[in-house]
Amino acid sequence: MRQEEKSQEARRRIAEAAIDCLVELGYHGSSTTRIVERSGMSRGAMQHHFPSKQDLIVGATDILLEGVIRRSEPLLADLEARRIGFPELVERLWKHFIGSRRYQAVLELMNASRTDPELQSRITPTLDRWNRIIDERMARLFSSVSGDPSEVALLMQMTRALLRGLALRDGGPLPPAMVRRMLERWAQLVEPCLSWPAEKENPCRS
Amino acid sequence: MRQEEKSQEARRRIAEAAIDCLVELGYHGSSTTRIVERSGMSRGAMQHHFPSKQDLIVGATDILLEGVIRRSEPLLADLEARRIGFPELVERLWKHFIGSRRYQAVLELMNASRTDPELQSRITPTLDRWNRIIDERMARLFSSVSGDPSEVALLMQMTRALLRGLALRDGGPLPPAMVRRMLERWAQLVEPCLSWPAEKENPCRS
DNA sequence: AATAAAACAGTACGCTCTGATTGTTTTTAC
DNA sequence: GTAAAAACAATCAGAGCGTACTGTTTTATT
Repeated sequence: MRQEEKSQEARRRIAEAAIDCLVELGYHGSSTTRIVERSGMSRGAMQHHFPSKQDLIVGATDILLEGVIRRSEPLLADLEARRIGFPELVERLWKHFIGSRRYQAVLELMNASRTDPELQSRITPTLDRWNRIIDERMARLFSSVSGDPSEVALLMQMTRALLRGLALRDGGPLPPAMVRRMLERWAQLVEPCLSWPAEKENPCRS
Repeated sequence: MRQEEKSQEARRRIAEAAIDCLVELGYHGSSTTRIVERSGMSRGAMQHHFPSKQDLIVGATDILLEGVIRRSEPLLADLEARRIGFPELVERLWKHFIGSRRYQAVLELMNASRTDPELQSRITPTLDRWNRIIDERMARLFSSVSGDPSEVALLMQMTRALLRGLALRDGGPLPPAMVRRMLERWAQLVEPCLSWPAEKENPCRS
């Protein structure tokens, strides 16, 4: 069906324009007019593919987060294959995902969903899915020196929270060098708590 | 001047209503109409005290953040007087500030300011001031075992980033017990890197 | 080839928001 | 006590938004 793929391409174009608008103009600056102008489509096209603005935002959210999940597959696979260490994992998580330009759109959506139940009900499952995927992979890669399996998940949640907090900077923009220092320091603090299964055994605390 | 304090009281009432709206409705749900309705004042009163919406938001921001700074004074003083440890500091920072209901308004403003230069130029200095105040107090309370004075500031920045990331939850709402676990774990990881000046000397790394 | 359906284009309408304006009350100053 | 200024009240106009609607083109079906 050639029409099917044309249709999907149109949906994608509009959704990408919406994502760009979220990054550059924020949620409350992203009107349907500006989004459709940036996409190069017509109002009618948008109306056809996304009957309401909610549908548009939700559609853009799905494309955005699905893209995140899809693009994280090869990175995670590479991680497992090369037995990469925790510091490098943190660095990549920052570079490719949470520190990336597109994540600003995710932040906008997460923030907007706090006071928009309908949006929240659509965002939460996808977000949780991504978190679960990463947690599962991590649990396979690392294990806690304390023997508690929930320990790895806890540390991963903390890692995500830290990176999120860095992406949503307060005050002046954090210089990249400062960010790098924090990521390194964090990895340094956490690494002794993790061990590669049946490889090395670092004690977590003296 | 009795008029002066009446005026300030009116300003405060409207600004507080704005803060409440930010918490409950988010930035893009906080119209001047809803804010003024919640404040119990009239449009004209608001118009008088805050000529434009920008003025209102900026005014609310100042009151919000000044309140944060003012309320943190006794806590910091208590901290110094009682020589409280790092875990308790983290817990209080969360309980009274970053984990509090009002901080959701700060998050809304920080997020909005990303794509609103004028708002950003007003928010950044106050936010930086708060950060500097805390950093300075911390530098007085703790010192790094490595001897590097910038180390304490780095760890405080990381602490703030982590708490910020927790306040801006992704996915489903974090259960308080999980938050507490993370805060405890974080304090556990960082504490060995800090020392009370001329009291005890824990090595940071084995 | 003919018909139906999907995709796309452009316009118009109703609504809400903001900022401005005009009028009224209260407070301060002389 | 009176005049001026500040504070407050109420209404209005303009702009921008989302969406419904009508018309046109393209694609799929038979």
